[in-house]
Amino acid sequence: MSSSRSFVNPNQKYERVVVLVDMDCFFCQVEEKLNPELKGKPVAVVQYNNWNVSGGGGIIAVNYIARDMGVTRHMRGDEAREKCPEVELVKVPNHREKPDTSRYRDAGKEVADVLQTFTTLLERASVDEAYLDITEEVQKRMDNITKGDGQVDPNLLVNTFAVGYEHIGDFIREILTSISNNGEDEAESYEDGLDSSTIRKSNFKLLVGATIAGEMRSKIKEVTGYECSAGVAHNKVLAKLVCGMNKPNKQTVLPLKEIPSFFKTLPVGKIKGLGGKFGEDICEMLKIKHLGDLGKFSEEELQRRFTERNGSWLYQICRGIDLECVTPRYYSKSIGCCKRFPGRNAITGYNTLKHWITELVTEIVERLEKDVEENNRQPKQSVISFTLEINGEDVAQTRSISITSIDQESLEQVMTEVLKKNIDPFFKKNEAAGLLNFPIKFLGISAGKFVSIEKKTVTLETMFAKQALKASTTAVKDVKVSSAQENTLTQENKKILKENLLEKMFEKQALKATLKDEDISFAPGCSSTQENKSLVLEKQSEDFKEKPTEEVNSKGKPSFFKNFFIKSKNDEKVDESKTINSEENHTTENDSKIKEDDEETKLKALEDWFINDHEDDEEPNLPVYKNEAERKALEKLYEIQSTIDGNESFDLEKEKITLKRLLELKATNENDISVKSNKNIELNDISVKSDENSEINDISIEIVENSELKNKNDISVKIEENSETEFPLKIDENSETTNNENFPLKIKENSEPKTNENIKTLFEENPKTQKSFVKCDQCGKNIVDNDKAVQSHKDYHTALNVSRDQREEFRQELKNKILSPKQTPPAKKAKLDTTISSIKTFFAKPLDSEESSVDQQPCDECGRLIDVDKLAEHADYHFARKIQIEMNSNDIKMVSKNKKLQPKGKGKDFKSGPSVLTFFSQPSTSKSTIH
DNA sequence: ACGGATACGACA
DNA sequence: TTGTCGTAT
Ligand SMILES: Nc1ccn([C@H]2C[C@H](O)[C@@H](COP(=O)(O)OP(=O)(O)OP(=O)(O)O)O2)c(=O)n1
Ligand SMILES: [Mg+2]
Ligand SMILES: [Mg+2]
Repeated sequence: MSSSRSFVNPNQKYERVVVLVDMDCFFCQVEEKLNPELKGKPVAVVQYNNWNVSGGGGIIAVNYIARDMGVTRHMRGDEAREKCPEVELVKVPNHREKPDTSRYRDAGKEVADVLQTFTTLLERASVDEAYLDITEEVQKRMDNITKGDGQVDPNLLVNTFAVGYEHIGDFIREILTSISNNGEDEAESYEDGLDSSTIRKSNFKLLVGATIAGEMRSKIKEVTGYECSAGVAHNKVLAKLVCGMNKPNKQTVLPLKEIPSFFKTLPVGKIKGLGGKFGEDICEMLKIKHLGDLGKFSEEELQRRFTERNGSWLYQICRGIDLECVTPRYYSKSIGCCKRFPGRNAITGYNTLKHWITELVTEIVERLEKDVEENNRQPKQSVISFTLEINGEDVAQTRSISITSIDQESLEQVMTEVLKKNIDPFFKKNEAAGLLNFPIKFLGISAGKFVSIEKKTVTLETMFAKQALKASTTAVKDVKVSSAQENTLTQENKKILKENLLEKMFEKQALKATLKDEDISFAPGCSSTQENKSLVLEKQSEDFKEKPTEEVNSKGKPSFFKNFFIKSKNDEKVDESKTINSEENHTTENDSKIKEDDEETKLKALEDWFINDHEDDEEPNLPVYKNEAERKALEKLYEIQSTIDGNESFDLEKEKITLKRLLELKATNENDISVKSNKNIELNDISVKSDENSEINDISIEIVENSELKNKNDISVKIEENSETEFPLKIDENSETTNNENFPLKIKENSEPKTNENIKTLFEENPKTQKSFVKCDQCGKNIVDNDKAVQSHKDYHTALNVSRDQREEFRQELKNKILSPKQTPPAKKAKLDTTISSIKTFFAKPLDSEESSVDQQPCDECGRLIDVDKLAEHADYHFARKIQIEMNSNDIKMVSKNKKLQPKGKGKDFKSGPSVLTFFSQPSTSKSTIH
């Protein structure tokens, strides 16, 4: 997942409602909850709380009472005591000689669980904050309000503030006034085409959004006991910005039309992303201080002065526009731990090193084990970080390595070996064994690139998946034949296809539930043939017949998928299926719905297909699928089923969330899907039904070819939604229908605080994913915003960076460096330029637009189908990879790159990091050099 | 040079 | 699909 961020369409710039919820002095609250005696007292949380010894211990959280007395983050324990003698210094629990922050992670998860109750379109941004896109819920409520059965409850707005207004009441009043005026007076046209109608709409959305934020916060308080603040705006950056304006236990909305005046005095550094060096550079270079000042510059100029990407971003941000999506993410992408060994604490002996490796690995294994249990996933990559002191200078390195097992022993070994391999010489020469040549001042290990756990039954799934997919393609063909010459499936046919396909698939899955894991003879990942698998399957069927185990669905608890699809009534057709499904028959009896004859026929055809093993039928011109793709896609469905069916008690709401998380997790595994297909295969709008026949909204699993891609080899599985309604306050200037009476907003008087039940649907989805393009920062080309396409393009640039010439060159450079460690910072730069230009010539080749050319050819290296006109580019990718791997594996010494960061006296974090070893030092602004 | 631990995304 | 850097909590 290269370009992980995605963006909404610009026409959505004021359409979304985004909430940022941030816990108030979070760690303090956690500690106060744990030890209620602390409540009401000034509290600060410290790490390494040795204040009695050396005055040490850094403060990382301060509650609001202590803040009032001047205690701040980054102070030491004793400094805090000076400011506030009564301050309670609570220390982060120490485990294994290092602080352990898991209690805060757990607490953060509690909060996220509450928030996820409102929408799964939630992005956890840190341990104590999350973004939520509540556009749909807002829309829904506004629709209800329009219909007359919804109201805005002012009780939910008691702690709400609106930027630019003294009281939230003023804001509400103004909304009402503007409505009654019906836009006649104000021909106010703002620069961005901000007309009064847009503003009214925006205000309304934000106001409704604020009530939802109020519900969220009170629910959090109710469930967890923690207090938090929230920001409500049209995008993430603004929501975050505004959240911090009123704390604690408050929320703030940012009305659209307040933005310009607000930005006029807003320091640039307040914007997320501009709080560091970049923000300083901006102010320095442009001689500005406030965000609004950026508005004077053209986009082109900003791009020229900074980068294309950043320039555009700044151009938009200073106008209050931020199109970045709230990307659903509940899980963290990596889990890691680390420790510094500053000063004379540096590790100098091998035994000490082993000790700390053990400590760190113990911790990460512990956390990973918990993670695998909770989240059903496993990391496939580990990153080892370490900092050496070389010639008095700190030198940091990281190495990544793929891992297959995550036990203590192997991770310790991995870590040890990585260190040994990358530190040369590792031991001091001519010294007693066990003394390290370079003191180690920092150690870290983290795990990432998670994949969901492979189940033993995966091979069965594979078979089902294949059959199902094949069935789908067959059906596609059949349907098409019967429905004239249409190029695409009719909705009707699609529906038929989906229902039957999935139904049959899940029927067969019932078999799986009867199988013991041990019965499955072929190991996961082993490449047994389809024939083998079929054999195994049949064998199991027999076994099952003889000893019908009662464990299958025996608990009588409702199974989420039991009534998922309407069952067909003609199971009798199928011998094997019948056997297989006999146990499940009871689930069919209470099903009422009957299929139409027409569908019935088609269903039979489908079933027939399933009954017979079509593994070897070759349909010369039929869509050809590629194993992994379908397996993964349908495994997703399977996993949903097995997870849900395995649950003790059935809670629909919980299941929905589980489902969503599964989809999120699975989605992270889908990066490598490659499918070749001639036709559009769409499985849309699979509707999921609960036992109570209540519809779960908006879950759809879509397997669709992206017809816009040249590479017709992308399968995407995404969650999509159906949004329909349009803004109820649509005030047509030409129309007279809008008057105060019709106005949908009613202020409810004297109402009880709303409870969460008032939120009807807790299961909203994100707006339809828009197709979009991303512009390559390096060459400016527009790339389809698709992981594969983008990555492929990036790979091209990677290749550019690593030519043979360059490898030779820096090998030479390397030797020089090794021989004379302290050298030539300025000379480096000159050298670099020539390097780059040599690369350019080396790779001189035309870069066409990515459009056109349908022909593809399998890559010799990886077998992937590549557009012929992209083969060269693709080959470069492999080339680069090889070089990179070679460089990594060989004991090539790195070039030491001088640090160049200055404290800047910014009051922010300003530790000057260690200098870093890099393969090639690059000028910081070299992007434009490569073209 | 006890101002730490942790996580994420951009870039080359 | 690696490693460094910046930024953030
Ligand atoms: N440099 C930092 C910043 C924060 N945190 C931890 C402690 C905080 O409690 C928690 C959340 O960070 P916030 O920035 O949200 O700060 P608080 O929640 O403590 O206070 P606020 O009420 O201002 O959000 O993350 C940390 O360990 N190190
Ligand atoms: Mg906070
Ligand atoms: Mg925070």
